Amino acid sequence: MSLVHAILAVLDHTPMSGYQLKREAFDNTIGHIWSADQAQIYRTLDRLLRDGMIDFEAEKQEGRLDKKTYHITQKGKDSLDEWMTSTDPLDPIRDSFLVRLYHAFSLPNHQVLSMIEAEMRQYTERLHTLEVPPPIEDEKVRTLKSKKEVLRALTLELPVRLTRTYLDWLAHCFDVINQSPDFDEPQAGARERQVNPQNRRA
Amino acid sequence: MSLVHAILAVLDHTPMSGYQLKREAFDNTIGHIWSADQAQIYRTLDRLLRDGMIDFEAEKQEGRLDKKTYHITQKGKDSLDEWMTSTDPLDPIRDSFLVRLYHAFSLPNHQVLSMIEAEMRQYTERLHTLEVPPPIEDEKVRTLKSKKEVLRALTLELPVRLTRTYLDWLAHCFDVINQSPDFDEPQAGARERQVNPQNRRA
DNA sequence: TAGAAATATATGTGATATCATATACGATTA
DNA sequence: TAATCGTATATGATATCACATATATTTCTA
Repeated sequence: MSLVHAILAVLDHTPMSGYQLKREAFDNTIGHIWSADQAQIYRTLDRLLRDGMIDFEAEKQEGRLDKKTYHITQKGKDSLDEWMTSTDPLDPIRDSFLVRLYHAFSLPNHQVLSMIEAEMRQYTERLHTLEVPPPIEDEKVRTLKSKKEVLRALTLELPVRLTRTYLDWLAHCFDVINQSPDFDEPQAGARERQVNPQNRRA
Repeated sequence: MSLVHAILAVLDHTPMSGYQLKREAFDNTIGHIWSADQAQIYRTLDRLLRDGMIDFEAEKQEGRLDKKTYHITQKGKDSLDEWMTSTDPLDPIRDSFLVRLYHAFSLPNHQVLSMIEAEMRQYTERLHTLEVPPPIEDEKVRTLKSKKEVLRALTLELPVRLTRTYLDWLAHCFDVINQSPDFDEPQAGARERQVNPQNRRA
């Protein structure tokens, strides 16, 4: 499970609380790589604590609730190091939009096009949140201060590249379907489908 | 859950058994889009059956075990149609290799390079299994027989494009890291790390 | 002819992920 | 001043996924 290691990696760099992990790490950089919700983060912190991978100091703030600042232990560092040099099998492909498009022959043409447009909007939005790190050019490498900065820039560049590829492909799909004038004629395998007068549901 | 709809989509096209779903659908085309293991398929079939989305005829083969050929019901078609015209939020990004690379400043340069090479091998292998569908060019659109064929070719093209983007990016990472001669010098934030004489484990 | 592979379905268990909701309290704002 | 927002942690319930294993029979192969 990579959430364990994602959290260890963040804490190895900067000790912080569960709330900070959510707000500062998983809503930004690390979240562009491995997304996790709040409940998952707190439960994983509990587990890491039980396993001795992390420890914490509760900061008593007068009036306010305690803030637990977690830090990685030596055991946690060892475990992280071991994971770093291992190799995982590739993460499986699961894309619900593709499942839809795969079956979209059952829809009239204009509906397929608007499906694609909706997906383009979502991916365009995602592209904005990925806040485009500047591409690393040959001469820039020497100007970057540390290995860490170079690796993080490289890492955060992939989600951007993948999102662009997705958007290019969506545009390609749109064009192909759009320039097919006969697509709204009945096709073998497509169900007869009238425009529902009343939208019945189960 | 898209597995439900992936199965309904396949059965809407061709009635088949759980075993066939695994071998003919999820080990090939649909599996390039939404991967699922055998246990998941059978349990989802049970659920779809309970919910009245599918039905089956058991083929009594003398001697042999019964083969249950599942087919979609009207209720299943309605549910599938409803899902087809809905919009899901984007699937979350979770990439364990990126988590590793994000933290790879703690590793010596040559290890980062071999991590990248290992990942390249895995993605190159995946690219082969995706068995490259021919790209759809403008003139080809008219020669393809049906809307279904066009949409399936488009659908199966995306995983290929994404894999190529991944491979390009891996090559880029390799180059950037490789041409940085000072990368093996100690960096702020990286742990001191000697070449272990004995590989101790927890 | 013994054993392995292919066909075919099924369950047990644990790990993970998701979604909703609860608690607590200070600070801001309408 | 009531409501909402931001900080902070936590759990209950459910959904989903992953991995191992069990059963039964035929066909292929060494």
